[in-house]
Amino acid sequence: MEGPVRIRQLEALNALADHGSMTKAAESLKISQPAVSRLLADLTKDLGFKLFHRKDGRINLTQEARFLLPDIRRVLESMSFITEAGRNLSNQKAGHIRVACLPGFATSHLPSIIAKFMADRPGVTITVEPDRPERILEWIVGEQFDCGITDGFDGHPAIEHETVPIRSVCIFKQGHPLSELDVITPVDLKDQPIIHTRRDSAFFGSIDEAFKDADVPLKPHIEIRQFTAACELVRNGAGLSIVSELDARSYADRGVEFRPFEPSIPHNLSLVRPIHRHPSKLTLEFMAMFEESLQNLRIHE
Amino acid sequence: MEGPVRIRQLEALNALADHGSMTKAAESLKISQPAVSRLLADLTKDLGFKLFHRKDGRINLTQEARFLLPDIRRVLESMSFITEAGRNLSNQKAGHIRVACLPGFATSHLPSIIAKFMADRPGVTITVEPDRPERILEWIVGEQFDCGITDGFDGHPAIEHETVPIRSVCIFKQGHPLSELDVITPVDLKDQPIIHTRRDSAFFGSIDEAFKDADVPLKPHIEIRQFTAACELVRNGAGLSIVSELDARSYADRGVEFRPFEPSIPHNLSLVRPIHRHPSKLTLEFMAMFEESLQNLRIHE
DNA sequence: CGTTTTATATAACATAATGTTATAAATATG
DNA sequence: CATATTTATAACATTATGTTATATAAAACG
Repeated sequence: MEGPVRIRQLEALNALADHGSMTKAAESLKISQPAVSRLLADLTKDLGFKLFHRKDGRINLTQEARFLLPDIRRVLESMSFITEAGRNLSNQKAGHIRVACLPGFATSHLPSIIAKFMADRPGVTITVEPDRPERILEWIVGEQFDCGITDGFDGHPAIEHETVPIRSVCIFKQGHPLSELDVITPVDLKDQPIIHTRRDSAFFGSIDEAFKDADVPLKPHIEIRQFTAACELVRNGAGLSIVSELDARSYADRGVEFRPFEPSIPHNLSLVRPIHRHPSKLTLEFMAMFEESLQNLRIHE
Repeated sequence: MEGPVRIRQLEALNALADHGSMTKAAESLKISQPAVSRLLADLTKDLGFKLFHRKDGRINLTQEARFLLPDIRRVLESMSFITEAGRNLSNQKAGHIRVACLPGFATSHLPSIIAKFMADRPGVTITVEPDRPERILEWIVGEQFDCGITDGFDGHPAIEHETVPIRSVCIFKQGHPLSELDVITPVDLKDQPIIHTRRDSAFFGSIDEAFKDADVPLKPHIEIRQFTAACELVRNGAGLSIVSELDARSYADRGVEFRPFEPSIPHNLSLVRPIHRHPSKLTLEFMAMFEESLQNLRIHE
């Protein structure tokens, strides 16, 4: 009695729902009426429940069939999207993508990636919009942007994400005694003034825990929002900080030094995009290039 | 060279992507290796571009194939969902649904629908959460609720909606001179104190426009948020109002009367649900029952 | 370097899916 | 009741999808 459901059966049901009779459904599919009749009979057997009732010569879909219809339509739509991909893909060499990102990226890491991306693709244009993490998510959910770069993302049903854990490092002014060490642990930072991110952030929570585990009191000094701001403060001698290696690198030749921090505290960077919208090939290429750029900063398990 | 893409071809490509070689892909599909080989050759012809390259004996998908892969996976997932529907549907007689709605509904229109809905379905439970429209949308986007009832909805990419235009009526205290009329127009309301919704709402905008078109000055009197509040004020003799017939009806035997208002101003009621989540059969049944309850208040084109 | 192993492609053929036409049965319609 | 319309069934052709056997090409090995 049971077999696998086939696409052609679904097309028949969809046409029946659209046109109200088998004869018209057959016309719309450009096949003969008996073909439709049998496809639907088969589908009924395969699914195990009636798909329609007759009343006064009219066909009414059952509740079960109606329940499946939205899914069926999605499948058929995706199939025709895939079928037409051949034509579409070749036409997507030019275009425009919109990227929302944390403010830090707009000035430090992203520009070089964008430059490289556009160099290979004449005719492509990019909009970059820096903003707060919450706003980035709103934009992605609202499909105002093709993709976004944020951190501390903890999942949203309308958002597809690829999260990359980045190593974190301890950053300090050039010539600081800590430069003697290869790896820095909480014990080494006893009584040092720490510049840190907001107390309610997950990242600060992890640092706090690391200090507690090492039984070293954490000496909070300055609270900032962005790692770049922390780097800037370190550069100006305001203290030292634990930041994402990503940000530390861009300050490496500007009067600061950094060393790996142990225990490993991941800075979770997320590449996000609207889950429901078809990403353009260009968007996926951009996201792939961005992710690639993080590979040598990534924490591998 | 071109033909329609078939499901089996997509399954083959998906298996290839998962397992990295044709031989293993064939194993995972439990068919022979030549079958996979030909399926992929056919797919390549149908799509019109290469699906993979070989390098050092390893298979790498092309960018184009990678681009299609998420869609392919969605299709295959939906297909297996549909295939398993037979089993699933019969198990969904009990369950729980969560409904977010405007405060007015929680007290007036909804209770009778819920009572009827649950009467036929022993074992079913419902949570109703009344709140502001913006909050309802947030909840739907976040998939906290199965469906929502709101008004003035103007579309959101993560929300599926069914909008029903409801007739609006002029409501006044029993015995008011207006009860002589069969239909009420702006001219009849000259110099009458009007209780109305917020000035920035679309509904107020339409009323304002109707008065302007009739060249009658609108005399704003009291501004409220909810139609039920307007009805309550009318009942207490505070003035008269133009409200959705839905709300007017529940006050019909409580010391007020109402007549159709012309020109017709639709009160757009929207039934919303998360677009990306699979609605349960129960949710769809509930939504269908709710929509059904609006049929005799609906404006037909 | 030749041999072996491994992965893939091609050929020949069987079976299932999907189309056709012809026709019977059921159902509206005048 | 007669007629037109719609759907189901039967018989059969074509295409899709599987099989086995075998050729080919590349990697691995001694």
